[in-house]
Amino acid sequence: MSKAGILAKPSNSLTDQLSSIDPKLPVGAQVYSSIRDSILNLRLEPKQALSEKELSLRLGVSRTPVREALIKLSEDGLVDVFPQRGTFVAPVRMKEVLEAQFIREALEVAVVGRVAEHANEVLVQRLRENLKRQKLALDQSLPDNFLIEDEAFHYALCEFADLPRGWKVIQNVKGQMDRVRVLSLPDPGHVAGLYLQHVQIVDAIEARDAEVARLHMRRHLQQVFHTITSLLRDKPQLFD
Amino acid sequence: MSKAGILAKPSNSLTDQLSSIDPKLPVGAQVYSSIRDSILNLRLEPKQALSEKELSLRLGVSRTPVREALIKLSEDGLVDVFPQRGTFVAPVRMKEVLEAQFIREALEVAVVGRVAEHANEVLVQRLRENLKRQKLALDQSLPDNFLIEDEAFHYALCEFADLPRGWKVIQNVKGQMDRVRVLSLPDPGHVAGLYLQHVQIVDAIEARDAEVARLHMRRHLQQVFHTITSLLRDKPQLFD
DNA sequence: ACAAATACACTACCATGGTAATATGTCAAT
DNA sequence: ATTGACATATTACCATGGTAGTGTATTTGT
Repeated sequence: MSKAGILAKPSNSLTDQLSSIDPKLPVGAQVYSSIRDSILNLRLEPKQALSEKELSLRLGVSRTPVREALIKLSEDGLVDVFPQRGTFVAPVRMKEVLEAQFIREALEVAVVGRVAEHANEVLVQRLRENLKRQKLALDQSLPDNFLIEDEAFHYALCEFADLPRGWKVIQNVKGQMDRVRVLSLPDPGHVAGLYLQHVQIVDAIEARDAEVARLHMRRHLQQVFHTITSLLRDKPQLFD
Repeated sequence: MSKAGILAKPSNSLTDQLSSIDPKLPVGAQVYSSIRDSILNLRLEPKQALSEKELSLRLGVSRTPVREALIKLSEDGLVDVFPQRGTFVAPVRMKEVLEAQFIREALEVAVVGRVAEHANEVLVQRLRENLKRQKLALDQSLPDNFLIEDEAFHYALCEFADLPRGWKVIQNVKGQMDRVRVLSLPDPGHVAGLYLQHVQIVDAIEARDAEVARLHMRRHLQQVFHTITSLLRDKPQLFD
């Protein structure tokens, strides 16, 4: 590990890296979201141990919902669980990122095609407003906000296409790519490029040109190829 | 119900509708597979109650792995869980079947395109042998065997394309369509049609013609549209 | 007789205890 | 100094107990 800094924070502890739990709401789902969020934001680093007992203590819940959350995360490919040995944050695996990209591209290209074929005024209006918020986040250099609006953009397409399960699948595989994406956010040029691609997609939707919409969506989603190559160069320790 | 014979067995009981569990192997996964299989084969009928306690008694395991299995099945959309009220086998929902079809088509059309682009001799050989077994099952009127080989056919494509997660996604959404498919198996003409479409796909793969392969895969997967319309006419009670 | 209120049974959900398997640290033998 | 066996601690896994929320049946008031 190259991070052996002089004042390295005690990152083996999970304190303050997980949001707290409201016992009034369903606990299992909250635990899942909390851990997932921390993994995707890299607050929990790859290879870090995640024991049922430790997590249940930190979150103030029992081990059962923690266990259920870890099972779900292992199905997402975000943690590796070795029975009777331990559970660990999964490293970013190049192969799985590329596979996630393939799946997402196949699915979301089809989605945007359907959207373009059935587009109407209210959808286009909604997307334009979303684009405005993206531009705002871009101009204000608030990359986290941009990520939120980006998510909303892609969700809006699935919602209009009436494909809630499609969105679930996209979200699932997207988890494999999000850790890569957060590291590309500091680059304003890259983010600006994403924004312009969104605009192109909306233009094609408004023109009801499914073929062009698919083309731009494909190129948009293939941006991750550039991101991952530069990331593999700059932060190889995240990979296994 | 057409099977309301004079000596109708007490089908509200779960006995003999679930395979038994080997305590040596991981229990949770076995419970999941057992229940899922029974649902997809319609041995467990839509709307039937599936209580943790009852299932744990029948299967001879504790409630914990049963609960975990039911959670997974609810994510698959195969059971509906109402907190503090009960868990029930989900009815076949037209909307979800159509959505599953859309997702599967988008994904598997992309898969077969990649496969055709990189096809080699050993793959084609393997697919041809699979087709032989399909033909055999067809000639012997063993529709269950045909289903197994059909599954193997589609899996082989994902495996060659090196997309294990893609296969997992396909399998997941496929669960929504399988209950529709098993009811179409008694029709030998329909099954023969599926076989011929498989042959066309393999021919296109052998010719390394991705475009034609995609076309035939698309038409193949759209067969479910015909199945579902006739099913909605013949067995409306399966739907909600 | 009928409607509202109450008691009861049942559910999924969460908490906790017990167990076999694995990893690690200690110590003895060579 | 190195290797082997053994003791100990830790892990995920499964079993079971407790609880709040939800339908249903019964009872009660009119």
